[in-house]
Amino acid sequence: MFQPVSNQVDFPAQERSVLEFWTRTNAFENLRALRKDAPQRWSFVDGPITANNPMGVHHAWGRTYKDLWCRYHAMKGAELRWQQGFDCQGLWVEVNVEKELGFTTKRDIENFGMANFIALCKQRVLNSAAQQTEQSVRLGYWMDWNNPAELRMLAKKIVENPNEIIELERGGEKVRGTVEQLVGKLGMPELGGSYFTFSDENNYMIWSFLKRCHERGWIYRGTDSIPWCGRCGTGISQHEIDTEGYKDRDDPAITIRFRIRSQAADPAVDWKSPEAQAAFDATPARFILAWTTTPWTLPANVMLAIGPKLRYAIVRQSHAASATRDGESAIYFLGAGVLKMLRGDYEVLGEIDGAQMVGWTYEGLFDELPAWIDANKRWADKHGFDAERIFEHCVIPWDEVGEAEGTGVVHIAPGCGPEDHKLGKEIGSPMVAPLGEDGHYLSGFGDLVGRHAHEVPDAVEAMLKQKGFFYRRETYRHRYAHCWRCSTPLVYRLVDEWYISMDELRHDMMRVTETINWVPSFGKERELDWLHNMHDWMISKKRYWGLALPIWEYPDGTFEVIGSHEELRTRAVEGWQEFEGHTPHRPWIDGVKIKHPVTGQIGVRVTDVGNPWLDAGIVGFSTMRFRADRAYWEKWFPGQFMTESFPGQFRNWFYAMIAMSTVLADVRPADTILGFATLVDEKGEPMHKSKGNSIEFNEAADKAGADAMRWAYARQEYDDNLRFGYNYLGECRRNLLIPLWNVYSFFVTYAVADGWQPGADAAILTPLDAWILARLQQTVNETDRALDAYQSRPAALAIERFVDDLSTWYVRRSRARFWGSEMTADKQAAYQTLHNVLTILCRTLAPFTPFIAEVMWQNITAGRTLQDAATESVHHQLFPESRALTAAEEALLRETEIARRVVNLGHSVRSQSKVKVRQPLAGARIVADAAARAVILAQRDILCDELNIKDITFAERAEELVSYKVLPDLKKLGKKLGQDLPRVRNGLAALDPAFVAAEVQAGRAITVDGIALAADEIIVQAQPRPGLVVAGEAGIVVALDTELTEELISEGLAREAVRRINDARKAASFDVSDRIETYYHATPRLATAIQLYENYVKNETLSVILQSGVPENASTSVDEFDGEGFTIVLIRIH
RNA sequence: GGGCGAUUAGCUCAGUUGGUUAGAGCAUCCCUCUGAUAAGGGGAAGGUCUCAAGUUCGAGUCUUGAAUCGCCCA
Repeated sequence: MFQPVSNQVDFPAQERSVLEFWTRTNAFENLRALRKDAPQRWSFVDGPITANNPMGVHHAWGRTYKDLWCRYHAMKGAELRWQQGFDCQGLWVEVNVEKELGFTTKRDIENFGMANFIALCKQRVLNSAAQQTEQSVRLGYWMDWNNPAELRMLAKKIVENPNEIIELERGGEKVRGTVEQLVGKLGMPELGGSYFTFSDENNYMIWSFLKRCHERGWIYRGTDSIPWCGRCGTGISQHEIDTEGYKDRDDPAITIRFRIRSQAADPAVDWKSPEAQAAFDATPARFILAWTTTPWTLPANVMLAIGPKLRYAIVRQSHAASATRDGESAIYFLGAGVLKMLRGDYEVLGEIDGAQMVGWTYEGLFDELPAWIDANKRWADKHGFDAERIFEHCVIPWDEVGEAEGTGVVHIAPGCGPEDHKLGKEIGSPMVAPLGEDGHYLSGFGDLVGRHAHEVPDAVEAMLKQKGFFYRRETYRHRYAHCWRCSTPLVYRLVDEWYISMDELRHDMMRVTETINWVPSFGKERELDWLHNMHDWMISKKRYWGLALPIWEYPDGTFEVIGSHEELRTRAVEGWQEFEGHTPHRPWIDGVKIKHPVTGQIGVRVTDVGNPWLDAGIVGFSTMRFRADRAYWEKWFPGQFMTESFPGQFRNWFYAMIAMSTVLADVRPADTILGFATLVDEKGEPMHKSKGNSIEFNEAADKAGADAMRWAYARQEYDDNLRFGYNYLGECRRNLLIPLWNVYSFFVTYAVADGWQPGADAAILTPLDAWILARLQQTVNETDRALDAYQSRPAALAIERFVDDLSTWYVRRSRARFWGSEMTADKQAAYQTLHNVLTILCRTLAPFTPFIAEVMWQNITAGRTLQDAATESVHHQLFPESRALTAAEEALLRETEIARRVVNLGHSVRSQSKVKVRQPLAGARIVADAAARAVILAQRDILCDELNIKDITFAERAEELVSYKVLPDLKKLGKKLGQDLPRVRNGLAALDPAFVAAEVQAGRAITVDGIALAADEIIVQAQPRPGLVVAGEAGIVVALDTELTEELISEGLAREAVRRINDARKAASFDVSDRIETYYHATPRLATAIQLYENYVKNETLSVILQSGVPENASTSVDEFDGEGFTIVLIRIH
């Protein structure tokens, strides 16, 4: 027997009961056991969520997909690994721990103690993982989760006493070790649960990967000018500056005049006039104008670059742009296309090709600074020059120089920018690197020493003014790279970092990328584009918490890469004892030293930590036992599926996964990669806590429920940003959950009342039953096909359409079949059909909305509530099987569509003629072709009932209802007639449409203006005759006989009375089956109608007595409608 | 600066090889059905298809240019 169901339901509360049910019944573990060693396996490779903060609603998007396909494939009978992971190492964790401690610089960390700091990083990860675990469970995400309480216990102890020996119990076995050691084993086979990228195996597996790269000669140390965050004290790799890294910023833009020291002896100048040339010759103060938005780089200026193909203007300004020597006349060189940069009046004396200026020399801005003198010494030393020799600042050609902004002259500081650095290397110029790790000036820069790069524009300006080099200053708004973790504006620094060379790997990775099924398909092009353009992969960071790069350097500058814990143990000559028993992290690993086997030199580990994408990219190997159990790895790798949000991941996780699987196995990481866009608020704005428009996951789950959220994600188009909010969630609830629940509650309510049980004799199904079953099969087919192709939206929309059909056609049309107290064969068929539909629908919906599917399934299959100790779950079932529809099913689907169209048209006519449906009408006249007529006849009863009419007739002559419009078939005639078309069109319009229609229907050609048109070149459209109240669509026209007889009016009134009485019953909270006594006062016409239809009214209202005259003192309900007055008193019979 | 994409109703988006009267959902308003419904149904209103030029008998659709907005890469 089914458990009674209310039609009002608190979905979030119900979901919490489902979660308890799953826990209590071990539903997830039972599923694992059921599918263990199944012949099929389906391997999902999880992209780790950063365990640093609570989970957000944007995470829930991807996690819904992950769970959707895991559940789907489990329901297809496959075995799964069910392991998801946490990303644990890297700067983002450090930044948050620093914030909590109030630290602002790296020195703070070192004073605090690196070991203490690392422990806090681990603690933060473990606590975040515990919280994210709880939130994921709340979402209905089935995975092999850790117990959050255990994670919190480890988090507590890892700070209090990481060396305490503890035991963790796993399946009756005890795993013993120090807290630190056990934390390092999380996710590994002995402990199970989620993987953590800080695990020992994850770190050592990366060592193994890096060693492999080193063996191929790809690891190198490079000096480059790279984006640098002064706050974090680390380089930011190209991979990390994604769109979020760029922000608008106002910077001072300074135009500098560089005093020319020597120019070519006889440059080819196009003088405006001989006077102009004379004026030039008479003016000794000559400058080249350059422009920069980064004044802090000026003390590092070495050269100026001009565009060799550009033209440069020679102008004279007599009053001074220069703030220092007012009144002095000066000559300026600048791009001929950017004269607007000049301030004040000027006179153009001539023009010169950029190529002519190459090699000119100029006076350095700050040649007296010790930094420049030192840079020259190093330069001379490197090139074997005399130590006194000084590099002359000069003009060099560079094709990239343009005139879009600035003066057409670019100031080159090889220590302060990547392009500058490249040019400096090509020329072999000195390099001046002004900034330290913290983004402040190093010594040798006079007054600037110790000041931050972004603080010094005023000081630089003053220095330039004092020397007469300043021309002008303005404010310039541009997009500038900021640190993606702490939002500090970046600077460029010349540093040593470690790289993996992409020269050889690039093409292998592109080949592997080609073999992946990218969803949406443009993903492949994006990834290839990135691979095509990307520079060498910078893998080092000068930080603390992360992968210890396994690179040991010797005093002579050579280095080695160590590939495993074991290898390090055999090679260690110092520090091993202190390290042993610790996870491979700083500071413990830093003390281990090795000895060069040949030279005997002692090698020391570089202190850098690794790029966190190494951590996330290796998980296809580290978590799948690549080193320990190759058979297991081969079983599960490559995976079938991985998914993440697109932005950033082409160069981050997707990239790292492809790189590592290419290097280690020359294979793709997964067959299919699904990417999706970004989650924004309902207005399309990015969600930010600071903006107040963000929605917390917990809040959304509490308010809207996880099923509604999951549905919102599932029905989303992958390429489009998801506009997430409560309106949209409400829409999801209204589109799916509420209609579904209503159907379910309707079914259960009546089945309980009737004592109906599944499994009774097979009943004879009506066409309506057969129709909904065919629709269901069609929906199963569509859903299965879409999910198989990793397309959630078409699947979700198919289900929405089905639920709508089920609710608004099948159940609505079947309601009367469930009424009455007898169990008729027809009722039996209706129960059986609806039960069947709901059972299969639960299994279809289970991967999408696991909560509601479980609740319904428990009740309708076994009459259980969530409090019962069931062992079965809908999630243990198999997904409904697809099969091709039979011809009869296809026909049924088409026919019902026609019938529903007739109903819509009928309602439309009633609405237009303002006759409400409750008023019966004599009949409808319909124009339809033979096929549609047959369908309408077959469904006559339903149509009459639905439209509240007595009969349906077909118009013998269509002209009774319609007129014809004849049109040329432009698609066919356009090409044939070309310019003659307008003439033919007009000619055709002038003919009698009825005549043309008749000819065309007879298949005869029509001649218009001397041109013959075949019958199939003319389109005949039937449309309602003007003046008639009819509605038409797709060849069917419906007219209603709206003439009311006294009899019809009476029937309408009786029906209205029934409705009023039933409303009153409802208002009085009577039960559906309560018998009543009904007393009334009615105006004469209504009273007559009630007497006329007495039995009908009694039946419909369950009135045992229906009597005119209202008892004294009874509480009455008074009504007025259609000009009639109606007063009633209802008394329930107990 | 280069590449890709977009611009259609108040909002979010469809719109097939160019074809006759440009659609849907949400929101608004009116009407209506209902003893499963928090639903459902009918209707109204809402459009210079970003702009300009071109090709064509015919352009939301094709071409060129402009503007604005995304995304990717420099």
